[in-house]
Amino acid sequence: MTRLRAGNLAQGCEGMMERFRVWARADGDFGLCPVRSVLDRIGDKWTTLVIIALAQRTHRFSEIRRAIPDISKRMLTQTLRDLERDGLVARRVFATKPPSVEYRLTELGHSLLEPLTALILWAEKTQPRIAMARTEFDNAAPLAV
Amino acid sequence: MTRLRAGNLAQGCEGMMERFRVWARADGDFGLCPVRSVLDRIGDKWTTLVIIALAQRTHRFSEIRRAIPDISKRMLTQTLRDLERDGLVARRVFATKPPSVEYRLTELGHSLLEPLTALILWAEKTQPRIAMARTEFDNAAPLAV
DNA sequence: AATACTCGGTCTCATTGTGAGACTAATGGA
DNA sequence: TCCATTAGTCTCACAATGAGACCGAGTATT
Repeated sequence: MTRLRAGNLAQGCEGMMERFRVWARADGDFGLCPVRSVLDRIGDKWTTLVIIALAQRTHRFSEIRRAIPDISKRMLTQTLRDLERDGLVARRVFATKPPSVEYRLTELGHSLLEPLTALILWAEKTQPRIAMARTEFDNAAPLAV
Repeated sequence: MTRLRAGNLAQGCEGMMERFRVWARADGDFGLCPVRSVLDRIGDKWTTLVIIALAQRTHRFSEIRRAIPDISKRMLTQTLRDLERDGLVARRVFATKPPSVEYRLTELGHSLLEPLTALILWAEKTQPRIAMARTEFDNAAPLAV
C-alpha cells in the first residue's frame, strides 16, 4: 500500500526516467497516454482544492463553497460531477426542504490523498524559492531573443 | 462527525490531516493559502506534460511541440515562460540563424519530479478503476435531486 | 538565381471556458 | 409579511485558449 513512500522515490527516482520514457512513446508523442486523462482531471483548477476540503470531512455543497470562497456555484457543481463520475467522490441526497446534499471522498478518492499530499508538501517547501524566482524574473531585463 | 477513517490512510499520511487543517484556516477558508499559487501552476493543463518532456532531457522549443502534438505554439510559449518565471525551467538562447533555444529543468524543477512521479504512478495504477467508474456513471440513470 | 524551408516566437481572430448573478420552491425565523 | 436558506440551473458577458498567418535571415533545393 505504501510502496510509493520514501524508499522507492527518495533515492533520486531511478526507474522514474524509464517510466517517463515509456509514457513518452518511441516517437516522443505521449499525447494519447491514458495517464493524461487522469492528470487532466487532477490538473483542474478546482479539483485539488475540493479534494482537500473533502479530505477533512464530509461537506455539504454550500460548505465547500464557503471553504473555497472564490469558486462559483457553476464550477463547483461541474467539479463535483466530474469527481463523482470518476468515482473519487460520492454524492448523497437527502430529500429535505430545502434540499441537502452531502459529498464525501470514496476509498478511491482517499487513495489520492497520499500522492497529493506529497505534491502539496513540495509546494509548501518550495513556495519561498518560487516566490523569489518570480520576483527576480519580473525585475530582470526583458527576454533576450 | 468525521466519517474519515484515518486509520486507512495512516502509513505515511499521519499529520497529513493536521496539515490540511492548517491549510484550511480556522474559518474553513483556504482560498488565500500560499500553496495555492503553486498548485495553480502545477495544475495547469500543459505544465505537467512539459515537465515530463523535460525530465527526459533538454529539449528545443520545437522538440517539445513534437512531443506534445496538441499544444499550440501560443500555449507552449506561455507555459515555458511561466515555468521559467517560477525557476523550474531554464532557457538558453543560441544566437544562430534560424534561432535555437534550449529548455531544461533546473534543480528546483527536478525536485518536483519525485512528488509528480508519485502522482503519475497513482494515475497509472487507478486509471482502470477510473475508466470503469466513468462508464458506470455514464450508463447510470440521470442524477437524482 | 530564385525559391522554399527552418527556427522561435508574436499577432489576430474565432471558438471555448468561466464567473456573476437571476431564478427556483418549500420551509423556518424575525 | 418578508426574507434567508438549500442545491442547483440558466443566461449573459468576459476571459482564456486554439488555429493559423506572419516574421527575418540563413541554409537547402531547384
